[in-house]
Amino acid sequence: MPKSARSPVRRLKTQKNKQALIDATLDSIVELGIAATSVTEIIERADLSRGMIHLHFGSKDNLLVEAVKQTGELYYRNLEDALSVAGNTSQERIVAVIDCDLGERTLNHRSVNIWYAFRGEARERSKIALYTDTRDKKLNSLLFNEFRVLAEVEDASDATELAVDATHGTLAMMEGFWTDFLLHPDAFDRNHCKRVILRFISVLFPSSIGAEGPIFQNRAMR
Amino acid sequence: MPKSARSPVRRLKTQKNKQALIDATLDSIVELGIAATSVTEIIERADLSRGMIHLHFGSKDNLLVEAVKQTGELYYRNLEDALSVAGNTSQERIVAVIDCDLGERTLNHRSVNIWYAFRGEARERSKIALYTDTRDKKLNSLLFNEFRVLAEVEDASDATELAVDATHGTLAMMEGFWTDFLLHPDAFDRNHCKRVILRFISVLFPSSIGAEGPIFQNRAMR
DNA sequence: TCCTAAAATGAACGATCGTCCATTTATTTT
DNA sequence: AAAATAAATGGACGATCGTTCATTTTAGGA
Repeated sequence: MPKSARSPVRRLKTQKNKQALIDATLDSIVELGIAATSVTEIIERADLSRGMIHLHFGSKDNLLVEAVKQTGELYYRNLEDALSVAGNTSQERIVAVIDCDLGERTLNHRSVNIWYAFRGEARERSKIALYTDTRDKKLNSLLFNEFRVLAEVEDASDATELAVDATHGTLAMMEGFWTDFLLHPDAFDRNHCKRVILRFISVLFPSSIGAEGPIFQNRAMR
Repeated sequence: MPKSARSPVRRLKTQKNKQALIDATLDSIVELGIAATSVTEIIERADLSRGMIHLHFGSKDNLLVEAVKQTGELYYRNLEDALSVAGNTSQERIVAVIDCDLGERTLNHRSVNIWYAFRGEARERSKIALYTDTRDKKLNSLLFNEFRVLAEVEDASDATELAVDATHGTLAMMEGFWTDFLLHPDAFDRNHCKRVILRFISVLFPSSIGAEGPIFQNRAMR
């Protein structure tokens, strides 16, 4: 073999250490914020040596980028999981997205703190943008497409505008509820938040979505 | 005079320097974020000497607290101004709140960056909470009271729940649109955002609010 | 088992952090 | 005009920042 053959045990250990650094970074951000997340703080949490960050990531900055990336991927993975078990009607998929966004797996103390920490720090804004804008666009177009289907069922004067407004409003509300959770985690009520969103979209699409969730109305009944 | 009499010229100069430090701090936060807002950065922007922060605020931390406080007060002042020129019907006051929250005076590059910077930094969370929770509660109860009035007009099965949901949903949407502005300031469209919110509350209170704004319906018409 | 090379270590570096305080400057009072 | 006092200055302090690299440890192949 001319080049160094991969050695599975070594690769595994290295990968484990890299992940330990990322986890320690995110833990520190959750507890102390980005400003207080120093190299010393990270390596002590990971119980590794000082040089590891430079060795595996080149710099502390790159480590932060990797941490952002994983955070974005986690949201997206949760969403795909939720959609994979959801029904295939538009109303079911829309409600699945809302349930996922407000569910404990996606919206919790850890994730919301990480999310707002990166958003708040201007230096990190461009980094997080790289890994969240794509997701945002997908989420946006996903919701829009489903709302567009529902808009056809209603006798809206402008079905596209209805779908655009529903998408924009739903996303804004979900965003707003994340902020609620950040600022008042104890008073937060997932079911109430879901009810408010459903109330919004159910009046826009009365044929397809009710206050309790999707409606499977016989088309002939119209 | 037993104690030191106030000397107006001195007091004025001192006050001016204190404000210059606060402004420089906020400028730096907007441009560089909280983490990069160091004492050196602040005093260079304010063109003052290094010891001024300790002299006037005791510490850099206290200066940040003062900066947060002013930011919260600014929002509140804008809101009161908007309400003072608004009509006195519930629907007018509600729309005035929305217009103010999404208006240029309140929602702009500077304010949104400051807001999210403080929110994102865990260390600052408790400080900002001191000066924003009161405001949030006032905003919340203000909207709720007005929505509660409108809910009576509608023939809702549960007027209180309707008002709670409308309040919560409106606040969440406004929050979400602030995030939109933060992440995509160029693509942001104030009128579109207002339209989405109005669409939401107009279907909840069809007798009082239309897609274009307040409705002054003759009660006898019902 | 010894050798090679990848992985991990941690002491040390210069830079910068927030704070402090002796000194200088500016204003008001005597 | 001199004395008193408040305000402002900026050099210096120890602590901590992110990074570097010579050295040690560890795993895999010979």
